[in-house]
Amino acid sequence: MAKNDETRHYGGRGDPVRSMELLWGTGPTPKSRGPKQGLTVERIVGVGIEIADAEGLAALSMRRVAERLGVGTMSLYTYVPSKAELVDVMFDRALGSGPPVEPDGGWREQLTAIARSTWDTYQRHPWLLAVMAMSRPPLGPTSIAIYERDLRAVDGIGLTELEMDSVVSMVGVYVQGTARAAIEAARSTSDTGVTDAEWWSTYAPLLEKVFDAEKYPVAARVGEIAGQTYQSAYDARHGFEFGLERILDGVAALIDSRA
Amino acid sequence: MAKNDETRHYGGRGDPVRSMELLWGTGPTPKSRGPKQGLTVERIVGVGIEIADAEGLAALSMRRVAERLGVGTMSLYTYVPSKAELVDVMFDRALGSGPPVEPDGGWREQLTAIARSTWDTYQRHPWLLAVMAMSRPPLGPTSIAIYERDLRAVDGIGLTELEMDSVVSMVGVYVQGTARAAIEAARSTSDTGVTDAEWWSTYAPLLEKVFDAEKYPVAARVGEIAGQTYQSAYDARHGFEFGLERILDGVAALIDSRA
DNA sequence: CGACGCTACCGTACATCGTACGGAGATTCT
DNA sequence: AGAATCTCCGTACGATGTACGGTAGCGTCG
Repeated sequence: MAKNDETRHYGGRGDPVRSMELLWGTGPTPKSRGPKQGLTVERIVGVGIEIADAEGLAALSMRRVAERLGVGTMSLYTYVPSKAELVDVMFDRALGSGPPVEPDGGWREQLTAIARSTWDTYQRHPWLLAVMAMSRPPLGPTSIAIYERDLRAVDGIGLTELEMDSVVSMVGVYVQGTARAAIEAARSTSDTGVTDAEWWSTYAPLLEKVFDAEKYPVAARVGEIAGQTYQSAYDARHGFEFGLERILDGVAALIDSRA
Repeated sequence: MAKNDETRHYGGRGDPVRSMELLWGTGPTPKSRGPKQGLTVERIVGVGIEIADAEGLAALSMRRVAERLGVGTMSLYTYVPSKAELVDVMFDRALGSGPPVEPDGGWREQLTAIARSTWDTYQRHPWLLAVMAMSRPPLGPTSIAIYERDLRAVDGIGLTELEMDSVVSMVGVYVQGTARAAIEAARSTSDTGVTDAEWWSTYAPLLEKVFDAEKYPVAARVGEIAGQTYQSAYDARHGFEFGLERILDGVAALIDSRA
């Protein structure tokens, strides 16, 4: 498989107390007995993020992190209980790596700015999307701050608390989905050395041989135009902006119905 | 890591001609010389789907497939060039495993039925979401048929071809996102043996210790209510139905603006 | 009808992973 | 000084996909 893989990961497996200490930096004061520690969790996390940014979560191995830090592999386990916790902390740190979003304008402007900012964060740290963080997110400082920021954008406009939560989640889910598509596309290109246009021009004639245009007339018509326009099967950035407008129109309809 | 992993996968890497032959079953007639083949690609794909359904894509290994078929591991490579192509074919077959969606009603009823059907398919084959199939999907018979079905739902209602494509993609992306959340939740529970409610009741008091309610008043207010309602951080099924309504409202607004 | 050559099958081997285990050495407290 | 306690880390295990090359079964041709 080699470059054909991407490791996924989900957290909340280890000791909850230890996990929260790692995330919030509230660990116990260092023991006085024994040798001093030569590393910090932050240094390890920083190196982990570097590797994951450059080569993906699949390329992040404890051996590689240790090597880059000039220590033995097993030394890392003095700082971090397992790779799972390391990735959890990396996740929270990377989420907060971008410039803050100014809370200017109405709810629509704010949600748009938030969506674009989140999209940018995913482009900078594509491996964030490989961390399963929807049902049991790492409850670190950044995640909490972002949750507050998002909710404020839709506060005081007539929605119930549950609706506010749902709207924020919906936008987040959609950004994740389109960002994932964009990242897949970039990754496919860099890993295979084949651009989307080249890929399409290889497969299009092969598809034509087996494709029954009488059976699938609409697909034939739309696929023709979409293929010419995007030079691939799907344009993620266009899909992002288009879909965001539709979704916010839908939110506007909800708000209007409440007024 | 053990159960802490999920392998991702993206296709279109191997020989395109061979890939399309596998997907469409248009391979060359079997050679007359030499021993007969004892297996078929379909049997291998079927076993692959069984394993992936039961234990996830990470548990799908060539060794396990071969073992279950009673052959040596390397024998599989007589039928399939690599694991990547096997997963591509599994993907197309599993996509078409559900009951067909009847094209009844208007565009909204049809898109709703399609979204629910797709959601169900993802629940039956959760590993489908771990196959990166957005930018360069396996161009198999099922994918093509589904594309036609989806486009027909929005055909003839005043949208351009590009808009039709975008609307279908948008709904697809959203279903994927919420289905992913639901699957993560189910997986977290079955892998850890801890329900969402138990997880939340473990983490909530730990979070309270570090959470600053003065700094994050809206998160405190909404999180309180959402936590009580969902007994977890996020309810995927509720999110799916809620978001689908908003998105379709947004599509309705687009259609109205064209009329 | 025997031998040739093609083919399916598959045993072995390699590099890679996370991490359990336990030893060695450093540091501080008694 | 000696005991206690900690950091650091070498080794080992059971996984993974698949390249390579050997073997045995089979159709075809001389």
